[in-house]
Amino acid sequence: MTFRIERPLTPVRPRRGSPQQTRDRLVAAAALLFNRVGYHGTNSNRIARAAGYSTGVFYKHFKNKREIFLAAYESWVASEWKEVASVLSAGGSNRDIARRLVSLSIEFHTRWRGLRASLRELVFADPIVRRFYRRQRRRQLDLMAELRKKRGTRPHRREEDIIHLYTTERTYDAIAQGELHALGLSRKFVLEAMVQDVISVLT
Amino acid sequence: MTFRIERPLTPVRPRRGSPQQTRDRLVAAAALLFNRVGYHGTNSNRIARAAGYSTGVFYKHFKNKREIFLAAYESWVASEWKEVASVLSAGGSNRDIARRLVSLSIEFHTRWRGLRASLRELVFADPIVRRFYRRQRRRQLDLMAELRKKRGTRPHRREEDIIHLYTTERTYDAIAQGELHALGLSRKFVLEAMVQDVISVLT
Amino acid sequence: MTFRIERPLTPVRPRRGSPQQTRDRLVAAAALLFNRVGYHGTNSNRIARAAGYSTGVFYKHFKNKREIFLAAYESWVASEWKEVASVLSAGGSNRDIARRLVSLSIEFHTRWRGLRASLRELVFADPIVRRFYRRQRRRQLDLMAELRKKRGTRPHRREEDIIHLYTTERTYDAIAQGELHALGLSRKFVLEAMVQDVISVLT
Amino acid sequence: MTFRIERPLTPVRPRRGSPQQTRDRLVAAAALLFNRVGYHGTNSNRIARAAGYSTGVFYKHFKNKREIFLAAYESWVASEWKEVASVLSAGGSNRDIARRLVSLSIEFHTRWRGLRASLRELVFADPIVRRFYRRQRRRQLDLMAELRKKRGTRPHRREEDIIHLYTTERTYDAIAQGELHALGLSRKFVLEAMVQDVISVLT
DNA sequence: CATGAATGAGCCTTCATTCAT
DNA sequence: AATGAATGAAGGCTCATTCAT
Repeated sequence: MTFRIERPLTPVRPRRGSPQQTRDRLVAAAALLFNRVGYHGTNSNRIARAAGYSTGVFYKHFKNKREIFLAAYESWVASEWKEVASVLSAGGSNRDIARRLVSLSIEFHTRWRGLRASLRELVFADPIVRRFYRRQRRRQLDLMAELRKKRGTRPHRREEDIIHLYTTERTYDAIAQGELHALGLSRKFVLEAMVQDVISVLT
Repeated sequence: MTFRIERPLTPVRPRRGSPQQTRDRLVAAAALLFNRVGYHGTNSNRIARAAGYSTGVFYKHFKNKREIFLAAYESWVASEWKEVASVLSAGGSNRDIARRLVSLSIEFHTRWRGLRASLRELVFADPIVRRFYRRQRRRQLDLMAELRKKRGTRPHRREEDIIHLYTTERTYDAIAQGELHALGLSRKFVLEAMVQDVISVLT
Repeated sequence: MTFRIERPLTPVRPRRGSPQQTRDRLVAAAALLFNRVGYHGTNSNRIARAAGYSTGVFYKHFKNKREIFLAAYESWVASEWKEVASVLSAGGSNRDIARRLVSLSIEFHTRWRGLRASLRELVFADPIVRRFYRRQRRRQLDLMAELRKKRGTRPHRREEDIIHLYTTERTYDAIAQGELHALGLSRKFVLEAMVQDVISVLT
Repeated sequence: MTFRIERPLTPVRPRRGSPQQTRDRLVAAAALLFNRVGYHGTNSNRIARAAGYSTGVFYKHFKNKREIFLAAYESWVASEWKEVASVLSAGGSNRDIARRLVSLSIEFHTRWRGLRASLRELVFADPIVRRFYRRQRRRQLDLMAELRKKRGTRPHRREEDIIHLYTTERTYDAIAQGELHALGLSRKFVLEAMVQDVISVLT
């Protein structure tokens, strides 16, 4: 029998859980797949299968593929911000904090490289993703201002912040994708530059 | 006005042309379409149709969609570099040159926003696009060093250059996509920052 | 009556069945179509449609057209061998058995004429079909030797057997395709020759 | 430039000849290609290209692909019959003649294996090929009777002759396709059997 | 007579999505 | 709540054939 089957990525897969559990598992599987092969590299059947469920379950929880992408996207943003906040509240010299933030970011950008790689195209092509994305951005800028306020840092212009975000994000992406390595560039040097950039935001 | 029919973008067109002409028309049509709806938003049939040809012609000139993407990509890079060189050779104060370069770049990033939006995902998902992309990058860095040499500027580290590229490109993309506007940020401020960034590379 | 529309060959059919059932229906429809118009005369969409399904179902069960061809081929070989064995075990004089085998074979070659007509080209052009085909042949020769052993007949050379197979098969094909008739030849005479040929193998 | 080109099989290709010459070259190229990859393995563009001509020439000389197939088929049959006649007229013992005929046939069946592999399916699927094929058959049977008459051999039934043809042809095909070898069977033994078969026709 | 660019029907295959069980 | 068989639109690609030059 030639029945092409998608085997679950997680060897054992518990069935019949709460809707929330199911949804979470689906999102986790989607994130994994998106990060491995990009948004256009998988499909809803595979995601459900990878989560340990059957095809149909997918559409019980998500209207379509975009929606699960947004859910995965959101879960990533949320977890990243949480960790950033925790680093900031942990204290230490600005330089120490900056260092920790940089390595944290690189970790995240590496873990989410596939999803991030697809993000820009989706933001471009899909108005709903675009709206979602911009909301995140706005909240991110708000958060930065707020955190700085908490820390007693002088206020910055939002324009400065967004340029900082663009610079660092794009660079982290490049590192996550192995671009620096492929170009024979010093990761250390670039990281130090990022640390400086972060410090400039913190102060 | 939402009646998206695939009709030739170029109204008139001779039924027979040289292969080069046909190829050029196809690439032009592909670029237009990619920039309007992204890489995954079109297909080879539509590209051929938009160029004023029938389905089959596409595959006489390109092995697949990726190939025409790379061709469009290359034509964009080539034209951008040419114009950059022309601005640089035109002379003027560093500030003037920087200003001109920034506005030139924004123009290009706007014209090629769709293709650029798709680029990153393709670089991630497709090894051949990745290789192509990295070759462009390497050449770009080489070019920057070379141009600086010609201008008698002190040499920079390639790492500095790549960070500069990441920063500016990401920012130009954001502007091209209307992100700044959507976030209520001052385009003027950001542009001035970019000008400064360019100046720092020129000197 | 020359209104060749692709409508299910099996008039009624439940919308949902077991995979095995679906697969069987697909193979049956494929066999029918191959036998009517040859391998190159149909396609996977038509096969699915003829089986009472939609396009997509085909590729859930078969990797491609070749695979369903092999499945149909196999089902034919299996059923033919089974019937041959049943005739042999039924007993009777050698002549009676030979007669029954000949008419059985002609029946099969007639039922499977289209598939057989395509077989040779596929064996030539497609290495996978070739391998499959040769495996069948080897098993067929083994089976013949084995059956003869069971019947207590003196052993023959495999070369004799294969020549016998070539002779009879080609002749049955000719009869199945109406060649004898078209050439104005006596079917009776040829059949008698085949009976003699079979007897010579049985003894 | 990605212009997929079929290079001529014959390195040098003389253009502009008499229509007959052109036609002959096309048929020769078609025969070569059919014998290499089967009827469905090439197309008219490739045939023209392989003959050293451009696409369009094909349809100046043949109504369609089938027609060139028939032309190639005919040229094969004609050349084979001619050589058979020459062997027969050369004289020698029946055994010698039979031996020469067998080796001649194997040579032909090997040279024309691809075309022969496609023949049966085309005969099945295409009424025009079928008619053509049957005409050849009829002429072949006539020829056999005639040759025998010339040699003063007793007349045979046409049914005997056709069975002989089926037997030997199928066996030669098998040898040409490497089937005997793949099944580990003795070529020598089989050839001797074929020689006997031919002798029985000659006497 | 020859060229080769162009055509477009049609096959192969995938996948987002539905729905009977 | 879960299953998974089934759907069918649509994209990728080929090739027999035409026709302007």
